Amino acid sequence: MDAEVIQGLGRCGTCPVRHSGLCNALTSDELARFKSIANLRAFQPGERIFLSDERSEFFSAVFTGVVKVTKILFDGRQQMVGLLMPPDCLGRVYGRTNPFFAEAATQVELCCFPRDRFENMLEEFPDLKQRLLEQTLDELDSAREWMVLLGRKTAEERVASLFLILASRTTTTVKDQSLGAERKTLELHLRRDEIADFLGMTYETVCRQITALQKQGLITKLGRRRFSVVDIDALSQAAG
Amino acid sequence: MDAEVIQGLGRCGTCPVRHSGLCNALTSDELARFKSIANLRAFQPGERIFLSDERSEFFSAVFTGVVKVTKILFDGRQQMVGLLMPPDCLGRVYGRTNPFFAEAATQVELCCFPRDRFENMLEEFPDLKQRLLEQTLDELDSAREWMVLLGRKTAEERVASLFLILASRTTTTVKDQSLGAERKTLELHLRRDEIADFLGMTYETVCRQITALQKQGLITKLGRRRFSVVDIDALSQAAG
DNA sequence: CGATCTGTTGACGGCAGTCAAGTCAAGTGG
DNA sequence: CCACTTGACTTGACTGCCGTCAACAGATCG
Repeated sequence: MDAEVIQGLGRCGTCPVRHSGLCNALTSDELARFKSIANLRAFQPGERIFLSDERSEFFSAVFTGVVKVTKILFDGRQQMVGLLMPPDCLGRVYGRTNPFFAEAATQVELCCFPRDRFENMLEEFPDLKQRLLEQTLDELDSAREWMVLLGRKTAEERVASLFLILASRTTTTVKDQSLGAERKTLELHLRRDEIADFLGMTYETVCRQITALQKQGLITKLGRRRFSVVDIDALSQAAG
Repeated sequence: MDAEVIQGLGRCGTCPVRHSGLCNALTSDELARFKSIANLRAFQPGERIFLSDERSEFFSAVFTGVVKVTKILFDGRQQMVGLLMPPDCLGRVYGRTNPFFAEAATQVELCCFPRDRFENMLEEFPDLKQRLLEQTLDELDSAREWMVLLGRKTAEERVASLFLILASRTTTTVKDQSLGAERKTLELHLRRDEIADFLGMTYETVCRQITALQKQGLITKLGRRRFSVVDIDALSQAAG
């Protein structure tokens, strides 16, 4: 057996894509073949992954880190349309290009597949295509939820919604020494202006609303981008 | 041959779903089988198609008319997340339910397939599943474009964008008698408050911005919901 | 012809955007 | 080790866009 493949399978062992993402649709034999066409690429924070309207040669899955997908209007206004974390997928199959721009928000590792070979695999493994369809449907649902936020929610509700979403995706529960109670801590990963792009507002307003949520005692600040959720029910209420 | 099927195939002959939608992926033999599990259902304007979080027994394609998909917040605020016209599809495969509400905006005819039998067909005809995947990807892209509109565009840009989208989807070009030039006429289908739900604003603001676009000479009003686009480049500019 | 639904326009106020100053933390170089 | 710079974040003052409330105008229909 080839050393590279062994190493590849080794990394798959701890990969979130393997266990809850696309690769979960594959048997270990299939995975071995799948892995043979993949390679891992690393990106620094702020580094471009693909440009708007660029025909990307790769389809990829997020292995580690956070990826922003945004659209920039002619005058510089910017709106984030996707925030990808492991085990989400990035890239468009079947040859269309999109007017969106992908960028590493943190240090990122992507598991990349050449586009045409990935598409062949899709034909060969129906379960894989099935899985991709299901993930796309889920993404469409979240995009629609996000449309509700952008179209109808107030600034405070938007920020509360963000904390709620991140709390459900990325928290680690830790003992609170003073109370002996467990609290969910979460990491924003993004700067204030990136959050603003995500929520469709300005970074000053993001600041003010984070402060407001603290004053109401729903969250507490542990670091610039680190918070703990004090009252998740009240937060959910505040999110609408 | 069964009379119902004959009639069914007859109607497929003029169906947009057949020619540019899902059914385009099928051969005529396959279509005959597909058609045998379908039935046409009619809805009046304002009639509910499915409720939020309801597990719908049908997957369907829009044959005629316009369908709104909306989410309603606890306090009555409402946001449209999809506006479906022939040959778009409606409904969620693979058993998830969604917190969205579908309603006929005009008189609507839906070509309905029992959900489980439709899912079986998807397995049987890979081209059909392929087609569904591609349509879903396109829908995700439009949802993202919509997020940009909701998050970052001004009231005037939103209304201009709406006219632009409808101009590209549903116009009929007619001779302008006075100028001898051709103009695109379009039909809004929706009431002002429905447009407002679509654009994430109030219906009063929609009115004002429509008036503003008329005063700028970009569009002219032919009827309550009927307009013609005078200057499509300027409109495109105004849309951002 | 009145009732009702839909669309238009005006006056006013508030939420969030803009502009600006200031704080804080983490480098960097002397 | 300290002055200085830089980038990220916070807070304040003011403004303006758009939402709210309200009156009115047209259209449609029994």
